[in-house]
This record gives sequence, structure tokens and C-alpha cells, in this order.
Amino acid sequence: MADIVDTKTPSNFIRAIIEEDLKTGKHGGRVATRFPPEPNGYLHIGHAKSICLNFGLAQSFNGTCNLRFDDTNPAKEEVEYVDAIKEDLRWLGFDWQDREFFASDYFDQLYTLAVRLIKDGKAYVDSLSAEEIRQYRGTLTEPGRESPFRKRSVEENIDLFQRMRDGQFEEGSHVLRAKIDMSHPNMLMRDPTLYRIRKAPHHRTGEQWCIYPMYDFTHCISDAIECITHSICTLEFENNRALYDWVLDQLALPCRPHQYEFARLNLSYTVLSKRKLIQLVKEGIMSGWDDPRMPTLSGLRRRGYTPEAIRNFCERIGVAKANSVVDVALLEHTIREDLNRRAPRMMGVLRPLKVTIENYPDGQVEELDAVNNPEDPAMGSRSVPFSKVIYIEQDDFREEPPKKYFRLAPGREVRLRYAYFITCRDVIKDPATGEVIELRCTYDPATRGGDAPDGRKVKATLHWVSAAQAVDARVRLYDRLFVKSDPDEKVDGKTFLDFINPESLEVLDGCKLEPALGNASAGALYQFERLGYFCFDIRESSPGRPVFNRTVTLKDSWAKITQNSRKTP
RNA sequence: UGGGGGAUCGUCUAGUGGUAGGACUACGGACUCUGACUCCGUCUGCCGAGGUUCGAAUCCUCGUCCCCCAGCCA
Repeated sequence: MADIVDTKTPSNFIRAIIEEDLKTGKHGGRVATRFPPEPNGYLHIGHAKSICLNFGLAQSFNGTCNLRFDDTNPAKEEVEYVDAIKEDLRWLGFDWQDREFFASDYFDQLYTLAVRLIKDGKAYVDSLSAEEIRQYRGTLTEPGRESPFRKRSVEENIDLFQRMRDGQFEEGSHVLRAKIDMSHPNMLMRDPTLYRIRKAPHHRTGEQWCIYPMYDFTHCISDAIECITHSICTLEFENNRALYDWVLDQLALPCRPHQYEFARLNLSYTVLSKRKLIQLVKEGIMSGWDDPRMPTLSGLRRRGYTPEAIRNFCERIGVAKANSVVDVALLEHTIREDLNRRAPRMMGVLRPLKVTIENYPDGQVEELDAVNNPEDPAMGSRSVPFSKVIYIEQDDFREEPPKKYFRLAPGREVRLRYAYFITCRDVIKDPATGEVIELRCTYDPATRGGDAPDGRKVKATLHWVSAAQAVDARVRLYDRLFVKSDPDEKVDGKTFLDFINPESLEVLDGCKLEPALGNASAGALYQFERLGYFCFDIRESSPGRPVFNRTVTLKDSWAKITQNSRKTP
């Protein structure tokens, strides 16, 4: 049944293009895509969109999707990132089999092709400084000027390029440039740089090279080498397509891929720019790339998000060419939807309020039967201990209940889930502070299990935990990272860092959980009834003191009634 | 005032000359041993102005607004 949802992938303009290409036999009926991350950061939910698109396309059209690391800038790239990216990709549920490539695998071929361009008079070594090149480039409205080195002979260019490779020059002294058109209206076509000198070790090729190819030269050729048919990237590369095509047209390689662009994902209440994410990590604002508040896949994973929820989200947001911002509420919806059907229900009291059942026998402990998941009877049931002293949520009692408040109040009867009806008889306060520290209640033995034989109803059912058997835990309540839906919005000199939600993490200690939660396994997901979904964080847990992360709250219409104050700027 | 793209409910997205549909959100209601889930209902939309046409979100014209490009980043 769930399959019905999973198999209907909504169409989009890229699928339409592919269907058309298949019809006309453009690539001989082949569909080959690739996911090309630069290993200079961790994957985030925006990458997930691209991953789902590229792998999803391959899957639907019986094609292939390669993993290719775009590692042409040794200054920024690290193996740590390569490993993390692969782990996240696998976790998300995608398999690239043996098709794992690196642009750096092609450095030899790239070099050979660059030499060919030089020999064809289509590239030259420029010895202008970076600053001079910038000045020669012109502006958006004025054409650029040709470099004085543009007319160097083929022989001289070959020699210089060879010596660049041999390490005879300093960084910045020379670059290899394509010879296109310095007055081209598209700035990228004004003799773009193809190679630069970088005397830095590369995470894979080590000291082997001291010149590195630029993105525009590398990417299209890598696509062609891998015989990619549809090279899908984001909107900001639209201008690069002209250069992508130019390079491939000059080289006439056996395969001829084409580039298509779609709008990258933006999500409300978070940031998805790699630069900003790195900043949050490097400046210690987040505990790491996998801080559960991060929109990274590793952060979401630790937060308790499932691959299924993320994939489903990626499917629902669609693929188009217009810049857009997806409401994070949709992401929250997909994780609730997934967890609702798979997460076992448990009872846990986050802010305990002691309740003594006066007429319950001292020392008696009953095991009550509780359903594990009403959405899935196959998940069976468990037993939960009940005794004279229990805890309920502080929120579930009001000395002076407002109207529409159904929960416990003096003299009022409510149900304890799977247990008994109890009535509040007395309120005990701390004489010093006036704070309610204990409730004295009575129970109705006839309501065991939660039903009254006389058919009387109660308006509320509360979750609870028996004090003696409770597991003490730390619970980390996570909320949205930013208080503004668009943290990048320019507001008098403020940056996104000024809008970090001070309540994005609240740590609660002394939480009381039902005993079954005492031996949760790594990453286990639960619904704490009436509260939300929580994930066992084994890394933060210690023996006898488990730690749970709140993935997302349950929808809460009572909270909506009370605090209609949650503003959305 | 160079070039390349883009504008459909609050948000995302279908629709390619024939009743503007879905999802999320919001708001009502039903149900309920989770104020959850589920179900039902409601609200709100084709950037603007002309034109072509029996008929336009769709085609044409002219505007408007938004995004991208002046890295030896990707």
C-alpha cells in the first residue's frame, strides 16, 4: 500500500526532456546521470534533492547514475568529506555500485585535451596577473580587451604549459586560457581560465600535479568521458552551459552530454549554503556537521529523520526552474508521516510532577498492557508497570484550568493511559515558592485498563510513568535553527547569525521514561505519546543515563489554542 | 542602460488552446484511551496591460518585478 505512494514519481520538465530524447533516440535510448559533489563539505538536504533527482531518473528510465567527486581544487577538498559523502549517500538509500569516479581520475586525459586545444590554437598561456586579468575582462556592459599574451605561438604555448606542469613557475604567474571572445556578452566566454598553478597536495593525486583544471573545463569533459547523457545541475550554472558546449564542441569526443539546470532547494528557517554551514561548524556555533539542528544529512540522521522521509520530501517538492523556498513544515510533515506508521509508542515524562494515588495499595506493582503502535497491530504490545507513585507532565495539571483545558485540575477526573481513571484530591505546594510539587489523587479500581464499566467519560488521557521503575534520562529538545523564515533577509546590517533561535536546543535532565526505554538501541526511534518523536542518541548516552533527541513534536492543537503567539516573520 | 533565466493559492507544484488540480500550511467540523492519527469541509491563485481566438495560465506584443554572471571557487 505504501508502494503506491512510492512509485508515483511526479513528472517534471527534466523527465519530459528525457522522455522526448528517448522518443527521438538522441542518446541511443540511454539515460546516464551523475551526482557530482565537491568533497569540501557535508551533504545537506539540498543535495538530497539533487541526489533523488539524478538517481531517481536513472532508476525510472533504466539508466545509471554515477557518483563523481568534483575534486579539482586541492586547497578545499579532503578525504574526510569524501568518506562522509559516501556514508550519507548510502544511508539515503542509493547505490552507485562500481561507478565511483573522481574528476582527478581524469587529470591525465584533461591535460592531453588541453594540449590539443593549444595545438588547435584554441587555448593559450596567459602571463597576466590575476588582477590584470580581471581588469582586461571588462564589465557586464563593457567588452573586455585581449591579453597581450593571446597571440603567443602554439610552440611557445606548448612549452609554457609543459613548464607549468613541471613546476617551473610560481602560483599565479601563468594560467591556461581558452581563446574565445573577449567581447562576448556572456562574461564566462571571455577567454575563461582552464588551468591554474596550485602547489598544493591533492587528497588523491598527492604531489603529482601542480596545475589543476578549472570546473568548466573539467566537468563537461568528465561527463563526456563517462558518457553521461543528461548532466543536471543548478540554476547558477546556466551561464556556464555555453562554455560547457564550447569545450565539447572543440574536442568532439565520442559522447556528447547535455547540461540542464533546475532550481536548487531553499528551506525556510534554515540556511543551505555550504559557506554558511561551514561557518556554523568552524565557529563552534554548532557542535559539528552532524549537530541535530543542521540541515545536513548527518544532522538530520542524528535528529531522527529517516531516509524514507527525506526521499519522500524530495519527491513532493518537485523540480522546476523558478527559485523557490520550501516551507520546512513540509519536511516536518514527511517525517511525522513516516514515524507515525513505524515508531513504537512509549511513555515518557519530560517535566515530571509527582502524583501519589492515595487509595492505591502501598508496594503494589501492576503490569499493564500497552499497545506499541495503534497504526500497526503487528507491532504488538508491551507491559508497563503501575504503582502508587507516578509522574505526570507538569503541563497536564492546572490549579486553575482555563476554559477548554481538559487535563487534570483539582477535583477533576482524567484517564491515565492504559491504566486507571484518577481524580485529583489535593495539591501540595512548596511552602517557600508556592510551586506545585505533588498531587494527591485517588483512582477508581474499576477502570483498570482505561475503561469505565459504567460508561462514564473523561475529557483527557494523560501519559505517565511509574516512579519506582522509571528510567532517568536526558532529553534534548530541538527546534528550528533560526527564528526567521529567511535568515538571509537583509535587516539593518544583521547577518544570519543574528537570527539563530536561542531555543533551538533545550536540554532537559531528570526526565522519567518507562522502563522499556532503558535499553534502546542506537538510532532507535520512538513516539513519546502526546509529545513527539524521539531518537536514541547512543553517542551522548552513558550507562544508566540514556539521551534522546526530539526529532519533531506531534501536532498540537491545544498548543495552538494557547500560544497563538508563535509569529512567522 | 550586456547576456542568461524565471513569474500559477500563504508555500511548493501540475496544467503546453477547452471546467485552474494536488500537496503542505491555515481555519472549521467528525472521530478518538495520544488535543496525535484518520476522515470531512472551508479560504486564498494564473505579475500587469493590450491583442489573436468561439474559447488563453498556455499563442503574440509591450511592460513590471525577481534570480544568475565581472574567482586563477564549484
